[in-house]
Amino acid sequence: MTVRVRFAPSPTGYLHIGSARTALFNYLYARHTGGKFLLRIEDTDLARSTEESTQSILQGLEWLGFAPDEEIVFQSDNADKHRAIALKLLEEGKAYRDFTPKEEKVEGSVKDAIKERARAAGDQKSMRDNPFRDITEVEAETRIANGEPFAIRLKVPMEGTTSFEDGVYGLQERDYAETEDLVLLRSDGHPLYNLAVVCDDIEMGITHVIRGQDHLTNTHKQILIYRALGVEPPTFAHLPLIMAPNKGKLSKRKHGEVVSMTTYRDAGFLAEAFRNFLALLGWSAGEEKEIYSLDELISKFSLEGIHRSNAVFNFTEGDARKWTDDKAMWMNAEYIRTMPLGDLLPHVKAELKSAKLWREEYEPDGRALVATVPSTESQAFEASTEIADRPEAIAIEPLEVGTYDWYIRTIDAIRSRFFTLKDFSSQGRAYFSEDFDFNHAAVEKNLKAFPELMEWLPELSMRFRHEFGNEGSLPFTEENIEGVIKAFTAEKGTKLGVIMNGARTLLTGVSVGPSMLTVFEIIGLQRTMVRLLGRIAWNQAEVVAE
RNA sequence: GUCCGGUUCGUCUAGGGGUUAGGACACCGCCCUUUCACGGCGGCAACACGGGUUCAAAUCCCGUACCGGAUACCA
Repeated sequence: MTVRVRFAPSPTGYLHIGSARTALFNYLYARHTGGKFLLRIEDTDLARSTEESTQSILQGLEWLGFAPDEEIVFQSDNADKHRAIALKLLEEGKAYRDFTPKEEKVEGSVKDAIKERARAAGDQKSMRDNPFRDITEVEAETRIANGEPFAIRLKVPMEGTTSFEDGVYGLQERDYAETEDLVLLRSDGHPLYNLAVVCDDIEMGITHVIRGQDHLTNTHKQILIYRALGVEPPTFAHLPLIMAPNKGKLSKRKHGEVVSMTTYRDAGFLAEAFRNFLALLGWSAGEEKEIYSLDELISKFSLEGIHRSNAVFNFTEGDARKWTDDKAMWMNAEYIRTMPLGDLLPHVKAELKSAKLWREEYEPDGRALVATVPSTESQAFEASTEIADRPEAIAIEPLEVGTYDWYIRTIDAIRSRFFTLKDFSSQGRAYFSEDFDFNHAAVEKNLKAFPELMEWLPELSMRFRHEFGNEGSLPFTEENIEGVIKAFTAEKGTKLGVIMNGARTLLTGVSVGPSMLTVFEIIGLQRTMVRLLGRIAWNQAEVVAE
């Protein structure tokens, strides 16, 4: 029997980080077993479901790369079938009509109201004492004739236990006494969650249900429905939950955008990096390794590797530097600086395009296209190493700014200190445009702290012109630049760092980046000379500093 | 309240009768670059508590505490 799993979000918000991980585990399990990964939108709560959040969820899944193997099922489309099944159970005496008037919606927290009601009932109350559980058909007919509304509840047997072997938590047992006669159909004829899920899972041929641990008790209820229907339940596996830093619930209301998948897409995260991070939240292959390609995750994934304890998604609210989990950020940076360059290029292109920094010269003759649209990972690697090898081979002569070769070398150089794709257009802006800002802290630390630089740096500009700017001069390459800079530094009797850091800030607007010699070279002689003169920059620095 | 589940460095985790309790992130230090948030090396830092079983318990059993989930005519 081939494995069929499903991810079944309810469209009442965007794709939550916990849901994303559930989707990931389902996806990995399907791929690992050669099964099918299906998607079902549980939009039976018309009041709360929105088209907007359905789209947001779909976008999140698309970004993560989890395309369903079959057509998407919308649960609300099956409401008639669910109703029919509830009626069938009623007919068979496995369900009954409950004429108890519907309770009014309570004010405030629903959760608290439920807790309060349960406490008030104490342990005296039996789950089987519904007065309508065993009324005669005649009485029921009379009430119906009187126009009394009724809900349909499952008639849970008086004695027994539901049990199942959970793929993660092991044997789970629950006495019938702990389970209420759950409502299948509302008095307005609307099918409820547990009924809808069971019916759809049966119809979709689901073999393994992998979902959050918060569904553990639902599973017992659902098994009761499977039994009433005479259908063998699928295998269940429940996942530990992802918690907020205070070990409480991670929610949009309390924590905002950090929990939404689209936030990470928009913040310049790579889907492969985020997937990798997510996979390690609650699962481990039992080895000392952090970076896993999707293929590796698929081949190593197993239910046995899933933990039973909840994991904290660690971030600091109000701290711009730690707005999301450190490890997620590190993982993204790690991918950006170590992944095959050819795989990174399309992402950088998209980022530069959206920042209006892209130039067609960066991708002539469809060269990058060939290298970056490989059909397998190994091909991607070959293609990208080929590209990555090029810069070194041609570094003997300075590259012409704005060319394909220059672009490749520049991206490869600057990616080493970047954390997100956004950095290519923000921190890296000075490489692609004359219109860039100066970081306040960098100006303070590297320029204003050394007033002499206001003289020295323009002087260095003239020195560069003298050394490299004439017919037959040495090429403006790292090795040659180093010689000139060192001599210049010695002349001024200052530390190399002062000159280097000052130049870095004047040239790039920031205080970090690749080796400064590399920066000089890829900024190029012309731009270096102009920027070192620094009129505009010093002026701007003043403005920014104030 | 009741039922279910959990508890190894700040966080993610490895280990599951004998380990100097390992790795990663974060943090700190040193080195490299007479420059930085790259890189290299190192440091800080954990078995919730109490009983038992055992020659030996972080590991097995029981209890306690704490945390989480569930307990809807929500999903």
